[in-house]
Amino acid sequence: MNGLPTALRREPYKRLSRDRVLRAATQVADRGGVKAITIRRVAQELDVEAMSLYHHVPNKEAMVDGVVDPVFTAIPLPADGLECREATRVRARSTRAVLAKHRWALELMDSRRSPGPATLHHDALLGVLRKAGSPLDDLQEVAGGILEHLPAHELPHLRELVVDHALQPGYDCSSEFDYGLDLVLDALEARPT
Amino acid sequence: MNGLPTALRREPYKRLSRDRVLRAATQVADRGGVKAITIRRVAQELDVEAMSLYHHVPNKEAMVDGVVDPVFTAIPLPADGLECREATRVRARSTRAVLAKHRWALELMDSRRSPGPATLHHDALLGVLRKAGSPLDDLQEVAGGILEHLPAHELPHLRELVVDHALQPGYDCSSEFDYGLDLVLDALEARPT
DNA sequence: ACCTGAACACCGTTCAAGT
DNA sequence: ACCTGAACACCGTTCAAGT
Repeated sequence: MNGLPTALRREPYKRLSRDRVLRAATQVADRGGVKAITIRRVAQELDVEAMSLYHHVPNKEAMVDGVVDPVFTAIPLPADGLECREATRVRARSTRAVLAKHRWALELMDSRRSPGPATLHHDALLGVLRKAGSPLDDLQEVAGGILEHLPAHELPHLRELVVDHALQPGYDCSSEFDYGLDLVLDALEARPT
Repeated sequence: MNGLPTALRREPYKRLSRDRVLRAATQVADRGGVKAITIRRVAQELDVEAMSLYHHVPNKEAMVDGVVDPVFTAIPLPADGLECREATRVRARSTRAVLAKHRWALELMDSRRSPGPATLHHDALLGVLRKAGSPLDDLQEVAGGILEHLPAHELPHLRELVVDHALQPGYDCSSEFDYGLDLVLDALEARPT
């Protein structure tokens, strides 16, 4: 192998797998941020040559996409039976908590164009909450791409939202921007203090 | 020089300057997105060797920071005498319009840690509007760094905000997160439709 | 099938040299 | 002072070769 006695290798030999690759990449990101995720660095973390990763992950972009999804899977869903308003509050708070633990995940979520299912799930909620702030995505394009990769019977509500609104010809998010803006401004003006 | 007859050079010879470098970088970004901004590519845009840029810009990071600021300078301020609520609305809309024209600028604004004065100015407003959505910055640290580089008599309101709130020991943005969240949820619940 | 070494075309940045 | 060529230490990725 590498000439070192087996006892000095960092881990006992274990076959590589997509899962081990993604876990290693996550560790690298937790230590050094998103920019530290590098084919060569992740390979080193696994005591393996850089090229070996390509047998389990098509390229770097896919590796980074694969790393974001488990983070969002870690966000617990609110208990059943909660009233809608309270459920939203619980969800928003636990999302905030998980993102605070993996600070690098938020910026990734914003920039990725091929998010996994868990990312999509939470992204849909966050998208609604944040709409007033960042309505700048090229919605038609992004939405179309997402729909293409969405398995037929997954996330029916997200699918409905995309098909019935975002993909309608002439759909323009300006009106939702104005709606959200007025919502916040009105609420601020009417606040008790 | 490069052996080509002068007539074939793309532009008549002109001395390099920080300004020309930043303008060239902006053009590169408008064409190919943030990731296209590269020391070597910007140099090529200017018909110059990569190393020449280092005489006008300390490094790539500073170059990217320098590129964001002019974009925000392009956001017009609302006319004087507007009522506060209407002024905020106008400002939010024109911010949205300029960012839509330079799509790459928003992601840069989020990730930069050494923004220029114009970026700061608008960032402060956007920060307030978006607080419910992205309260995850390490506020003490970012705020401290910003203050250090802020000239003494610039942006007094931003300074006041930072000193009186963000830098207070034990300051925790959780409470503002909850405040913003409730504001939106209450408003949604009370909406006419 | 899975892992690898060498190679290719790119990066940012330093340094010594040119004018 | 400003521009440059060569070099260094890094990238992602391909390809042919090993097992």
